[in-house]
Amino acid sequence: MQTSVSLRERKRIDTYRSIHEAAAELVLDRGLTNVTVDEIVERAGVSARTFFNYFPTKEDAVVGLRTPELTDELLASFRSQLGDDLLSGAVELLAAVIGTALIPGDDPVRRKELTVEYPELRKRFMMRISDAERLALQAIEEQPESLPNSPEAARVLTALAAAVIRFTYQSQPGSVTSSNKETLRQGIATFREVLRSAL
Amino acid sequence: MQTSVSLRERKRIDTYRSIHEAAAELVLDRGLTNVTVDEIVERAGVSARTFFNYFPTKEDAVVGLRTPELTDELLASFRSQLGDDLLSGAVELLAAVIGTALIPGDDPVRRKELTVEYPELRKRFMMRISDAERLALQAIEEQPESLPNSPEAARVLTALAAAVIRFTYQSQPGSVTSSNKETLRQGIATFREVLRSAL
DNA sequence: GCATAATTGTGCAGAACTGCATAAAGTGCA
DNA sequence: TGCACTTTATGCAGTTCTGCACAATTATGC
Repeated sequence: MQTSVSLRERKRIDTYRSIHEAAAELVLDRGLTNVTVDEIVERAGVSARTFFNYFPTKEDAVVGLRTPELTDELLASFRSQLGDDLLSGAVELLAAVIGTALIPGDDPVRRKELTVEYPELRKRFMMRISDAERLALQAIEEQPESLPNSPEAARVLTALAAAVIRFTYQSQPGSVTSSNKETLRQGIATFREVLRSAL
Repeated sequence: MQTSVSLRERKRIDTYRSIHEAAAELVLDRGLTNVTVDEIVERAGVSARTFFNYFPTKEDAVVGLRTPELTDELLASFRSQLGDDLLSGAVELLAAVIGTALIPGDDPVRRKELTVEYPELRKRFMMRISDAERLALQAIEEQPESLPNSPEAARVLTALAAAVIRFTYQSQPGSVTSSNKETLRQGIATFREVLRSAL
């Protein structure tokens, strides 16, 4: 019997995890600036070069962030609920894409602890939101029939969804994942309300 | 007769300019990755350490960006026009704050050329928008009487203004300065229109 | 299975940046 | 002017990160 993922893929995930675990534990223990990449890679059992093959920065390794991606499932789920509520759909798509950047099996409580303590780590998270925004824009642009009749509609909607995510993340750091729909719904509602009176 | 700025201040501006000039010219000539900081500082006549005292990254030096600030004049101007249109006021404030990050006397045409050609440089510009956003938020939070009646109104409004700026900048790179009010007005209008139908 | 192709891991050289200690230059005041 | 005080410039050591070349590992077709 063959497992659904290849040996390569499993090893890859393992490497992601072991680097991330080593990084997060060391940083929680001794502080972000008191831990070097050399120490992390020694504990994780890989070379420094490999470290940077997996994570572009030390901060990404600590938070456990990799490049987000837009899977076919996410696209399909986005399309199926598009009729209901455009903004909510866009926000949920974006949150889901961001979710793909979190390395599987990490501890959300620890991630929250880390991001609350270190502004640098929050910054990295914000950058991943920008990456995800680019991906979401592509998806949204492919659905012109569902959008308001403006050539810029997709970009405005995406920008707005990203603003909602950033806003929500700042209120509740660590809360932006697709699993946390209630918090997102709350953020959307607050946004909508203020928008109505400010427009 | 004493000039209004101190000798120190003048020298500081000169150093900013000479580093930025050297960086921009070399990069236009040979490309971003083919120019080293060492080459820039040699042309500018300062040490490498001084380079990083003035600009946090090579990219910032090339674009000519320093830390934005919120001056008393900007604050006053923002307050005086707040009654008219909340969103426009916020966008203009933000654009003005971003304007303070541009080093004085640089060439906007060249800046546009550079940011169009190099995504890295656009990214740096975007980061400065985030910095400016933080400053603008402070200013907006100080005017609770002008805002919709919600504790989150200031943050939503700021996030929205930043979204408009990012949107406009992506449409017209290099166009986001306080002097370019027409482009900003256009961006706000587009945003507003889409928002109305998406809410 | 085995040869071959595609990925992934590693070492190394070099560029980007930071903290810290010290020298140089500008400022204010007796 | 001369002298303390503050700000700015520099050197240096050390960390982060990248491109490139090559070795090791995994996948693929026969």
